[in-house]
Amino acid sequence: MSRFTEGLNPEQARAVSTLDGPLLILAGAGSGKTRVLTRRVGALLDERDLRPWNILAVTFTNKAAGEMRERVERLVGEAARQVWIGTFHAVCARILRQSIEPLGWRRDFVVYDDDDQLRVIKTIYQESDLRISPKDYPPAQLRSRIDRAKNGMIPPAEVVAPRSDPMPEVYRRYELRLKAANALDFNDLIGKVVELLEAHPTVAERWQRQFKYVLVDEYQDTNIGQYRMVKALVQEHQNLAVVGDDDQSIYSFRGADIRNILDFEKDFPAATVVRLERNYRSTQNILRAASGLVRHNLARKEKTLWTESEVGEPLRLLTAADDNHEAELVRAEIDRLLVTRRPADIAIIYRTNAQSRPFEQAMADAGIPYVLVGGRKFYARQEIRDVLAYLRLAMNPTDDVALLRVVNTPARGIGDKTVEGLFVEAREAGVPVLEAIRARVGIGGGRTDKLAGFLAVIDRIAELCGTVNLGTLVQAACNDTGYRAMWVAEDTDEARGRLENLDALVAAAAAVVPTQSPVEDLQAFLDQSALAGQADELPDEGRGAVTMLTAHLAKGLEFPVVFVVGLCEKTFPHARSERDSEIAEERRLAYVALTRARDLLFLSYPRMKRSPEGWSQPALPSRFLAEIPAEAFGRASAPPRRPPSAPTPPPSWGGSARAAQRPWAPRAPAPAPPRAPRPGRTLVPESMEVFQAGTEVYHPTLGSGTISRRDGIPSNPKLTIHFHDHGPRTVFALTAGLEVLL
DNA sequence: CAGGAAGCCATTTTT
DNA sequence: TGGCTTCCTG
Repeated sequence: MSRFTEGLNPEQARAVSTLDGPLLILAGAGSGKTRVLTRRVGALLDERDLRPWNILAVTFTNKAAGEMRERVERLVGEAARQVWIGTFHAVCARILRQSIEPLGWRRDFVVYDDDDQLRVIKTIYQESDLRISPKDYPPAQLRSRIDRAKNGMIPPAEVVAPRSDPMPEVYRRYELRLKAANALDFNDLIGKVVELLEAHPTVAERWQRQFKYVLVDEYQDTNIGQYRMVKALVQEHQNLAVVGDDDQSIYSFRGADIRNILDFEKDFPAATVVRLERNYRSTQNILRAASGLVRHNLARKEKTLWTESEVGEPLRLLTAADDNHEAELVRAEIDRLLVTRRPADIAIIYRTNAQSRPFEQAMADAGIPYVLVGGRKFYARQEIRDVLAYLRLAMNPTDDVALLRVVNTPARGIGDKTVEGLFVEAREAGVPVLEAIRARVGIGGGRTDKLAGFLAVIDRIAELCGTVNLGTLVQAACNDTGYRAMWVAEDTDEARGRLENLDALVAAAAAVVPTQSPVEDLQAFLDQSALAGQADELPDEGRGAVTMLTAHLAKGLEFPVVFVVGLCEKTFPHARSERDSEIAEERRLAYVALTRARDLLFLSYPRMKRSPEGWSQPALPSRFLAEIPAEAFGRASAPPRRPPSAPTPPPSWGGSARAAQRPWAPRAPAPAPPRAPRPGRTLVPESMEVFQAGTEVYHPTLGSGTISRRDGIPSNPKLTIHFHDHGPRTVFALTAGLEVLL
């Protein structure tokens, strides 16, 4: 056993070496749980008579899965590749690809993501006997209600809703549509596996026999379906190890049920419980702050994180006039830090994606390289999804959603009216829309030439599906469909960006190592694109940039220096979290954010919040600030108590005048950098073509320089610029406020 | 039928 | 902020 427990503390060693039976590992933040998990997999392979595929290790993000696989591989070599390591969704997709047939789906099912779901719902709205107005029932809202129901494994018939509420009916039809299209949404991936395991004994037995040992990471984030799946899988052998931290449960909006972890010992009375309470990540001050904060939650497993690391620097609190000023303060601190630290050591963490703007702006203005994690995912981009839709339709002629997407993209003269008619025909005949098109073309006459043209395109791609390799196939889906030509013809910078994305997609496809079956390659490629998440785009370390992300995306990561920004009421905790249970979750989220920090932790909040049109209103400091023990800030009294009375700055409040009167108030916001272009220079631009190497540029603070390199995703391009006085810097083009000499 | 222009609206977190 | 729908024109 020694090889796997070497260098571990006693609790960690116990978690690694308790191989059989149920095991609950309560792993506090920074307690080395990934290490424990990987060692455990290694130990299992070594100590038990197992094949690699007898082990199932489930994570929540592909990134985490990839990391675990890598580390296991380093530990045990080759065998690691055959261990089942993946996200719940990826693992379920894999299981269903082999076993879904008893449920009436074909094994070549497609995965619908939320955008596909929305399209299904919108077509249902239009059905003549319903005619639901999107105004009365926003499709997105209905989608999330359906999701919530499915998360809780509630079928349409059991949804409780007022008589006038169309949700149950839309939900019912939605399920039928997916079935007809041989499609599964994210929740189905889990739900169908549960159905198989619970209602189809022979299938269940097959998988129970395969997965002799099961590990689940982030167990506090499992929902009902995932819980039932795990339970069904291990019911015989009970070799289940779960790792989690109830204090880091932050996904209840996605159906995560914290009771899964709180009740583990009831579910598995024989469970061994190991607590990993020693923190290897943060300084005492950071830990004290985070623990003090989360202690305000009532229903939690009491635990005491401790560390042998030094006391460390006190937390720093930055009080800003408004969000721009806040970004300015953060920027100033970062500038100071960069003397001794690399940009990659620093993270800015906020509650919502929308908060990133001012910080992006500030970083860009100062020429500090940054990466923004999240935002629009690569695979969620329109052009990517369009091309994938061609492939989906070619492979699966029943995929009406894919058809809807591409039937008139590029424009083929098949308009809304025609398409609507086709959907009606298809529904009446009970066939897929592609079939309806085929029928109409067969009859001929009228204006069926356009439809015939579309059919020919699809048939051509379908023909290629089984024969050529993936790269060629994706290339064909771009070119032979006229899709690429559409963007070429547009001849705008945006279009050029999209073309680059298409190239990137083709390159990604070409990089796939082919198996014997081209169809399976395609399937895997499509699955992967549907299941790829935002967290998977996290920059690998060493990218040399400040990382900006939401607290949710930050989970599982650590940085030497962390700024948690926007700590004011209605933002963090978020305005939509009002009930106690919701506040508790926000608090856990704040806890997650704080515990990402290793050495230095900055907290900041603006005293004014702006609404979309720039209307400012006073903001109160987050209650969480007051809940952090004062000593963590290196002083006896707590930071901003809950406001004695709401701060009521006069309407003319501009920041600087007021600030001078109150010693604790923010310094005046730095004067805005000059935004007006100087004579002879043009402020950039959305225009891409000026970003060519060699272009002379001017930057407000760094002076002039020459573009030496350009990369990054086209919608958010990065420029490496050699500034004459400051050397090379990476700048983000769209927000840089660069002045380019033309 | 397609594409552009103008108005409208809401806006958490994500596999 | 932009992402969407709606309206209008060719």
